[in-house]
Amino acid sequence: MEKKYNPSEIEEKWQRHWETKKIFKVTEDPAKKKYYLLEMFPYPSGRIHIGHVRNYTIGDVVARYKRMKGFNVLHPMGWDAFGMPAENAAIEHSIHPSAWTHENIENMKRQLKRMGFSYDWDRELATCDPEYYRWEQLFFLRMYEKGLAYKKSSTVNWCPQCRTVLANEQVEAGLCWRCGSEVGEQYLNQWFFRITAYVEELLEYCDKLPGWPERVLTMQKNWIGKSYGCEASFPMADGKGAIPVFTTRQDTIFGATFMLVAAEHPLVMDLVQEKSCEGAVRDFVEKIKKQDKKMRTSEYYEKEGIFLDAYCLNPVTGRKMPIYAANFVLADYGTGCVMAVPTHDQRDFEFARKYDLPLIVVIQPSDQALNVQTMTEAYVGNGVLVNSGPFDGMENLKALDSIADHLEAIGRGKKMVQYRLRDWGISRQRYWGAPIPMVLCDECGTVPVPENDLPVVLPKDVELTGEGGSPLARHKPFVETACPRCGRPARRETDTMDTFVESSWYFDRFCSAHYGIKPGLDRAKIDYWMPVDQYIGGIEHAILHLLYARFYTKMLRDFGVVGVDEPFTNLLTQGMVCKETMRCPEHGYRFPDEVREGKCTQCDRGIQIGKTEKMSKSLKNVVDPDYLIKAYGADTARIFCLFASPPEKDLEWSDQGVDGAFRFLNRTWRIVVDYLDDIRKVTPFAGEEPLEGDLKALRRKTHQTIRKVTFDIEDRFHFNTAISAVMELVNALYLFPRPAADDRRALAVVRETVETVILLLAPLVPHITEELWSLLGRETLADAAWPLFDTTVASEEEITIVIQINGKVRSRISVPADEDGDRIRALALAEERIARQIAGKKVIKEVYVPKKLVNIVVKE
RNA sequence: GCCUGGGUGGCGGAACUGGUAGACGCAAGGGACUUAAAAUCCCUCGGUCCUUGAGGCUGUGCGGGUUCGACUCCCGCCCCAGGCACCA
Repeated sequence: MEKKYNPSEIEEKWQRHWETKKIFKVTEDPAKKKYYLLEMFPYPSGRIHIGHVRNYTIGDVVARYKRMKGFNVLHPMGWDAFGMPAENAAIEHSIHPSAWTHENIENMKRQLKRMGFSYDWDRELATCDPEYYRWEQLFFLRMYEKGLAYKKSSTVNWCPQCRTVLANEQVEAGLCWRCGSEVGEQYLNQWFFRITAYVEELLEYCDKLPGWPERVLTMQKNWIGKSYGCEASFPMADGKGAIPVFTTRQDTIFGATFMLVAAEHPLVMDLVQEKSCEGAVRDFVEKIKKQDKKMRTSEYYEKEGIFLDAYCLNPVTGRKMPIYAANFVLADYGTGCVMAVPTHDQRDFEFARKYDLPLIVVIQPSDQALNVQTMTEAYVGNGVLVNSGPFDGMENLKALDSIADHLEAIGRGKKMVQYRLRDWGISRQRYWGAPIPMVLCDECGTVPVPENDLPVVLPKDVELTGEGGSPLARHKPFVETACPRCGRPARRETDTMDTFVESSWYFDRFCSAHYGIKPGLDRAKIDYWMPVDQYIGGIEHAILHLLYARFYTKMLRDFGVVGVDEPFTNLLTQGMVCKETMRCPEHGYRFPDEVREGKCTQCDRGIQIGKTEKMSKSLKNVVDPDYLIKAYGADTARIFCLFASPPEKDLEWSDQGVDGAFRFLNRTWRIVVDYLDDIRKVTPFAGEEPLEGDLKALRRKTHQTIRKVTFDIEDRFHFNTAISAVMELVNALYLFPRPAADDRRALAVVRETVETVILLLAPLVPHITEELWSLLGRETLADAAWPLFDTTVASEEEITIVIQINGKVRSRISVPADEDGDRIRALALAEERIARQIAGKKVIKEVYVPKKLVNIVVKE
């Protein structure tokens, strides 16, 4: 009776089995070693895409593998449920963000279950649930008490037409994505988290996370951007006050000939107040504010500035320095003012040439003589100080300390450390987010909501139009409240929190997902599960999400809520799944099924194929995995994603190759079913007696495959090479001469190979392997033990030695694995083709690499 | 622009710390089986040259360098991707 591989039938059967038996439900078990495996939870956009399938398949393989290795595995899943797309859907399709989000969650949950992922669904959470965000509000209150949450003025993108705040994503080339008007900046009083209070610890631990990819730590270190320098104070020429600057190049201070201030710095308008240039300066500042911040500081962008009709004095030379406002100076780094040294900084050089400002050389390199008349660019290298008073003749790098000391001695500066990292702005003027638990009272100012009044629940009945600023601010019953301190009428804070706040602690909440007692996290359970042993997610989160989660963890530790310094011991950053974008001139970005034969299905216009970018809903370049599952099954979708490329690499999507994955599963299925009658009653071979010939070779291949697959999964997460190793083993089984039905020893070896194939594939393709396992008469595979290999059985008896002449392969010889090195050299020189080619030439050198090759270097 | 990665056949990729480049798979071509098709099985498959061989040369984005030997290390370019603080 031939049984055909029927994916949907067996997949649904085993999914039901896992669900009803609650196979993947976990509880704390002090007797077992825990393993917390977490994949970054998804935003419920409506449908899972290939990026999710890839991410969650990788995680599921590791979870199931660790389970087979005997760990108590926590593998939860939830929803990053607040965010802008729900609000956009509400505006475009008049559906409430809550309804939209919950529908999406239901659909995506169904899709994830159909993939057969081994989640403990009892721990599911959605961040838009008040039972979740109430604890976030509690943490906010604690942060406020400790000064870690504070308010300050900062800018937002503002569309004057829609009268609303825009996200960076909603600004396209400086214009509003909805109405096309020019986007400006507006100052608002907003909430910030003082991440800078933890900057040193965040930086220091970058060297204490050996389980993180080096490149992520490098990116984080650069983002934090610690630099050593000094603050110098430049007194105003009129004696009224001084301008502080931060510099790492105090060695060039004797060459500072003018002062630059960021255009948006308040000092700019202060200095020109009631001067004749006031109007011109205001126009300039307005113009600069509209320029793109990224572009303004770029090397090739035109440097622009305006004289403020004011002077300060160089603190070491006393020279009068004109003060300019400039477009390329950043207001939020350092003090927002920089001393300009045109001879040794390229930007300052270009600025000085443009506005005809003086140059003084203060560093002289050894290989050329700098001349201010003939210089065509700044000299940014090192050299010896000149025109620098008492420091003349010193090497500039050695003078850094001395000059900083000198500034300190004359009371004009001090050494200091500067960071690029800024505090985390968490205020959003949006509806679909966690409310900030604060009340604004005319009498008492900003007053926290009392802990017992939490949660501050997001009201349901709001109107979303996309215009007129925050919808919450227009919702009277929400806004109007009583001041918790004085009882008089007051207004609620209507800003909601950045969704990165929810994702900064969800991994803690998973440890005690339904805990309803303050502070919402059960310390005993946190202590059992945390930290996350393996965190898996996209490389696009390398900086922001991961840095915020690290900060939040340290803060919760200091609140006594959690007991770990860092949330994630090991991190795997998977590459993006990318695909080309398609755009219709009329309808904008199009989904793949909205394009037929290069034309838009709605308007029949020609489609422009755009750049290949990471799959995302806003670019609509997504692939729906449902069709894959329907046509081939979840196991094929899983193994295809795993086989296509190693996880950390970007994957450019193509439909090719799925057939091959499906064919391999069929091939595996067929050989097992084909052998079934002969091996059902046979015990797997376990080395009871010595083997020879084909049997010995097959068994060797089996144990070599266990070794390779274990190494590939455990140490490298390289599932693609693990799969090809199993493919080779299956190929070997096909080529193996079929033993007679009564040859019990040969069938025992076959059974060992068959079981090995099933066990090695179990974490990757759990459904087909469960089915085959049960056909063999075995109990459930999810709890089976990972196979072990025998080093002796796996070792080769013969090895191939490559023979090179002058580094080029000329021949090969086969020798016993334990052959002596000298004998291999002799054999190499004597080998027929080698002997012919080196005849009459002089052998200069012989290189022997044990068990690999012999290289013979010859000369004519 | 800045920070971080990446670039290997027609395609996805392999090659562990400098030691056989192209494992495994896809696509393609040829053959077997079949009334036929599908499925399956077998063979070929980087380029190029000739004397068609157990052949020579060449080949890992481009240009240099180090080495007995470089996809791998160093220097300089080009291209692609991710992030750049309100997409998540």
